[in-house]
Amino acid sequence: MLELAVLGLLHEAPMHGYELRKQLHARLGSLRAFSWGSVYPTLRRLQRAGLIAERDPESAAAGAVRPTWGRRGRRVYEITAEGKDRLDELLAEAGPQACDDESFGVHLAFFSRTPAEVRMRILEGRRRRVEERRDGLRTTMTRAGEQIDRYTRELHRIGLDTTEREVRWLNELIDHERSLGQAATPEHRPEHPDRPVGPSG
Amino acid sequence: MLELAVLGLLHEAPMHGYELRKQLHARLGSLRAFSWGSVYPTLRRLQRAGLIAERDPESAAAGAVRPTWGRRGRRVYEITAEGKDRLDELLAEAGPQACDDESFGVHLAFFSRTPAEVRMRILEGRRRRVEERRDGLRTTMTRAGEQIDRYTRELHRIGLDTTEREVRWLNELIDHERSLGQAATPEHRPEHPDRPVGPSG
DNA sequence: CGTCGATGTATCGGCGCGATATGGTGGGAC
DNA sequence: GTCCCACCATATCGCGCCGATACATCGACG
Repeated sequence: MLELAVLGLLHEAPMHGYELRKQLHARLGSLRAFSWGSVYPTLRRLQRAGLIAERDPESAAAGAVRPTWGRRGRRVYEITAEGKDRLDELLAEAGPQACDDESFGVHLAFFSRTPAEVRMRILEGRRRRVEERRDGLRTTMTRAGEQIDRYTRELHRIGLDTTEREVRWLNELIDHERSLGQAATPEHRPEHPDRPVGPSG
Repeated sequence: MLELAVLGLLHEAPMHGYELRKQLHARLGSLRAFSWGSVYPTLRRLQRAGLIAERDPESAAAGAVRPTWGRRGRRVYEITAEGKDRLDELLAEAGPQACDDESFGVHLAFFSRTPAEVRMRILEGRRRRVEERRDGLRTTMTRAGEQIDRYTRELHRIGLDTTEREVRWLNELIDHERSLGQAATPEHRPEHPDRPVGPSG
């Protein structure tokens, strides 16, 4: 997950670890807060894998905005050609595993770089996931009914409300995506204006 | 975290792992879905720590609802005296670490067994946490404004909406708790009908 | 009679968290 | 003038938990 986030961010501009985490927080709106214990090992891992490279500090100091800036180590990383390939791969393969809470936010944050059909797949997968959670919540609330304690019921209530809202929000996003797709390829437009999800759910 | 959940559930009734996870899902409304890879090692850990004990399968078979039920292993666990002490300890100590998304749901699910003042602490800590996230979201949205791409903005929008709702919900819960506390000690009631949060936010 | 799905227990690799250590830098207190 | 604190910046370690996976048993269905 962090692999995607780091690669996606470094694809836009070279950065050092600290700055990278700040950018990450700005992007993800603290929906997903990666810690130092995650980002630095990931940086090492990606560097070892050849997906990112450490920019030479001397050349960086020569061409940097601030000429004399010793600071300390300040390792600046940039994405490599293999890294870009890997990023494209990660963005394109994004299957049903991109639907859980953690992954979805990260994927959405890099949606502008994601192929349109993959966007649809992620969005619909996410909707399916949230709908399942919502239905489970509804079943529990009606079936268990009054015998559960107040706090659990409140927990379910807010959860149900949140999931219902997210489904509506996802529907809006999907409709928007679909209209974009229709505009681009008007010859093969689907018949269903509503969601064409299978009857298995 | 699972330690609290398992102990709390086994305090109500002895169970085997499979049933335990099902109960857990029913309680947490799939807000927090623990996997097999979590619950079984936790069971082992708690058993080794002496907080839970494996009920003798023969006596269980003798007194069980279904007499001849070989199945396979079907290890039924029950909480021990030390386990109950540990549960009380976990419920009582619950400090600021009980405010992140994962922990909060679990704690709330066992609120009826939690001391009133700890309930307040958890609720207010959680509110503070969510308010911080909300404020961060607001700042990002107004400051970064129009230069971020559409999807990230949507992500922030839904995040802001959700956090605002959760704060309102928490305020309701806190007011309810406070009214309970007032009923118990009516002499020291606060002046503010709204939330008496400091001006730091 | 085969096999498919649900029940049930268990392990493994690995990601990411939280705590923690270390030290350079600039600004405010006194 | 110097002392301390907050911020910048990098790094490590243990461990909780996840996802995949394997395996065993039982009932049902064809």
